[in-house]
Amino acid sequence: MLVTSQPQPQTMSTANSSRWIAHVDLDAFFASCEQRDDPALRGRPVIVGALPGQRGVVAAASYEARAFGVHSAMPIGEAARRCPDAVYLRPDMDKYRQVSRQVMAALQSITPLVEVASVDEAYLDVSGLKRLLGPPAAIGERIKSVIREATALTASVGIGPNRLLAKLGSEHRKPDGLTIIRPDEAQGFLDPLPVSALRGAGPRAQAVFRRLGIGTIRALRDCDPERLTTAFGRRAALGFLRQARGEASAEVLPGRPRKSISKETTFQQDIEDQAALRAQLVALAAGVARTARRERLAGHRVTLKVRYRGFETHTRQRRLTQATQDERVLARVAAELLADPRLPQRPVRLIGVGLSDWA
DNA sequence: GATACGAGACATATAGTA
DNA sequence: CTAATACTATATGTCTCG
Ligand SMILES: [Mg+2]
Ligand SMILES: [Mg+2]
Repeated sequence: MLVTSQPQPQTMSTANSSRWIAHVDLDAFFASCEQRDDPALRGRPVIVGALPGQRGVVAAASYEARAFGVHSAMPIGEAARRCPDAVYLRPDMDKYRQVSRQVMAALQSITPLVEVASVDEAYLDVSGLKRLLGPPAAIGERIKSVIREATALTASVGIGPNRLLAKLGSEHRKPDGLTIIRPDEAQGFLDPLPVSALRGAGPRAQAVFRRLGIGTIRALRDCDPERLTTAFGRRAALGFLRQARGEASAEVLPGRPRKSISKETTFQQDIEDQAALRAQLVALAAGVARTARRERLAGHRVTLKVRYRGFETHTRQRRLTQATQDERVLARVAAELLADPRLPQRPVRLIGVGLSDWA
């Protein structure tokens, strides 16, 4: 069964008429942070992620590394084959979070209507800035310049009548790009794009589109809704068709609270020993609890995740009457979940602990 | 007594970000 | 054929309860 998430209907022609939404995305974020802080890395391929010989993937590749075909989520072994002379670095998440806060603070100086979408991405409702800053292009340049002044990093910016078009705009020209999509240009911009550009069109959905012979957004628009519904289900099908017409939410929601905290680790070699696994759970539980306490969150739901040799993955969760942020409780509950006799008794590749359902 | 149905819990699938 | 992260979010199928 194919499951995809779809944005809720929020047509530009109805509730949110004539808005301007900006999407901001830092270029090769982790790799750019490292090149900024070490001049010796500038102009060289930089790959942030696992180190060659380890288990893991590329988190971020500099544009010099991308020239070798290296990209995010590529197994590190393949990256090492394609680009043996790159500089390989482990991620420094504390650094990236700090830079991220500087970026978001800079954006706040332009408008309070900033929605943080990831560590290096944000949506801004810039509808009201016309009088202050001028046309969308001037607003986009302003966004890029405050980020550059605050962090010495480049960003790509898309501005359009809703979130979808803003996001596709920021993807369109990068690095250091700026793309404005006016409402009357939207359909012409969308039509030649591959359906893989749409939100919710991941590997599984793309395979279905391929089977249906639908390659471009134009072809999707011309497709019989019945046929699409059969393939994707009603909700996903209508969602794709809406996007194909350029319809999407134009809402920007500042300060969205997080819904879960989790920590997981993949072992360099699979672990069979149950005591060793419980020791890992203790460390992961401590990490989750630390984040929970820092953010003053206590959760009712504990989730255990286990991935076995061969990549088979299982989760187990339990709801606690009393919400917790205590690593001892987390570790104990996770260990009890791991003891579920219905779980495979096989070498474990990955184990993780999560906390959600805030008090 | 059997059945329908909504709510909630749980397990899994899929996606998107670096 | 081998390799395949960490983290977060959402959709949906299945089960149980009342
Ligand atoms: Mg980015
Ligand atoms: Mg991004």
